[in-house]
Amino acid sequence: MPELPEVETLVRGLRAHLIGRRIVAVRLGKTDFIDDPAALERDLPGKRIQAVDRYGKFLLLRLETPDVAPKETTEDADGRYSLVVHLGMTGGLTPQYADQPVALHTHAFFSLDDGRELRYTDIRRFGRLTLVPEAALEAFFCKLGLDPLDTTEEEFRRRLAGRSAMIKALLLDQHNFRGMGNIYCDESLWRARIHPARRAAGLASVQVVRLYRAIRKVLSEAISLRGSSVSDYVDAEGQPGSYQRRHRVYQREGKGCFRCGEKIRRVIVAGRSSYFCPRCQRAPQKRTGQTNRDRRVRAGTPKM
DNA sequence: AGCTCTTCCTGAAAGC
DNA sequence: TGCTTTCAGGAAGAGC
Repeated sequence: MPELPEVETLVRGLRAHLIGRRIVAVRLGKTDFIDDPAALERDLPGKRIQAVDRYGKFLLLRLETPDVAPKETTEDADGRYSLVVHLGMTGGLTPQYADQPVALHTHAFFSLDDGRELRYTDIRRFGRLTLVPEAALEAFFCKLGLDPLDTTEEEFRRRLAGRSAMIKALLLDQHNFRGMGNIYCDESLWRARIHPARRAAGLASVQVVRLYRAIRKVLSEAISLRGSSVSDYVDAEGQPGSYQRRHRVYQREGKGCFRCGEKIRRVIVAGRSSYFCPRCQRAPQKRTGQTNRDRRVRAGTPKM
C-alpha cells in the first residue's frame, strides 16, 4: 500500500516522464472516486505538466496553460491547477504507450503529447483524483500535519504531548503527521521498542526521542530502497520496491523477532492489524479490576 | 475537542 | 471440488 516512501519513489520516477508534457485528452472509466469528473474532462486538455510533487501521501501534477495570453481575464486565466492524486490502497499511476494492453481496473487515461498516456489504476477505488486551482491548494492541504522527515525533535514531542490516544492511532492520523501508514508505523514502533497500544501521554521522554529517530530512519531507508511492495505497489516503471525485505515485524506474525527471537504477534490497534514483539515492546498496563473512571483520571492532565 | 469505530471496495485466502 | 466468509487498509464521517 502506498505510503510516504512509495509515493516519493513514484513522484521521482514520474518527473522524468511527465515534466514538460502536455495533456491532450482525458478518458475516464468508473468515476465514483473522482471529486468532479466533468472538471477533469473539461479543464485538463491543453494543460502542460510543469512539476510533480508529493505532499504527505498525496501526489501533485502541477499544471499550467502554455502560451496563455495575459490579457485574458477569466478567473482561471493563468490555468494554474494541480491534479491531486491519492493512491488509497491500490492506486497506481504509470505512463504507457497507447497500444500497450490496458490493465484491469484502469479508470483514468490522460493522453500526452508524446503519444503515451498516463493511466490511473485502482482495484479498490479507495484513491482519489481532484483538480484543485492554485489558489485553493493551501486550503486543500491545511488540515494535514507535519512531514516526519521535515520535523524537529521538539516539534515531534510537542505534537504528542498530552495526547491520551494510543500512539499508533496518532501516528496513523494524517492530521498529526502526514505520510505514515500501517507498515511504517509498525516498523518504527518496533525499532523504538514501543507497543502500538501505548498511550502517547504515558511515554517517557527517552521513548519519544527513540520513536522520532526510528521513524526518520525507517522512512529514509525505505525511500532509498524504493518503497515496500507487499500487495501491488509498483513505481513509475512498473517495478516493485524492495524495502519489504527489511520489514522486521509487518506481516511476520509467529516468526522470530530480529532482536530477541520472541515470536512476533498481531493485535488490532486503531482498527488495523498491528505487528509487534511482545518482549521488546511491552504492552500497556492490563485493565485488571480498574474502572473506566480510574483510567480516565490516570490519563488526564497532571495536577497543577 | 478528542478519541474510537464503522464504512467504502475488490480479490486472495481461509473455512466448510 | 466449489461455494461462502473473512480479511486487508486510508480516511471520511458518525457517535460517544
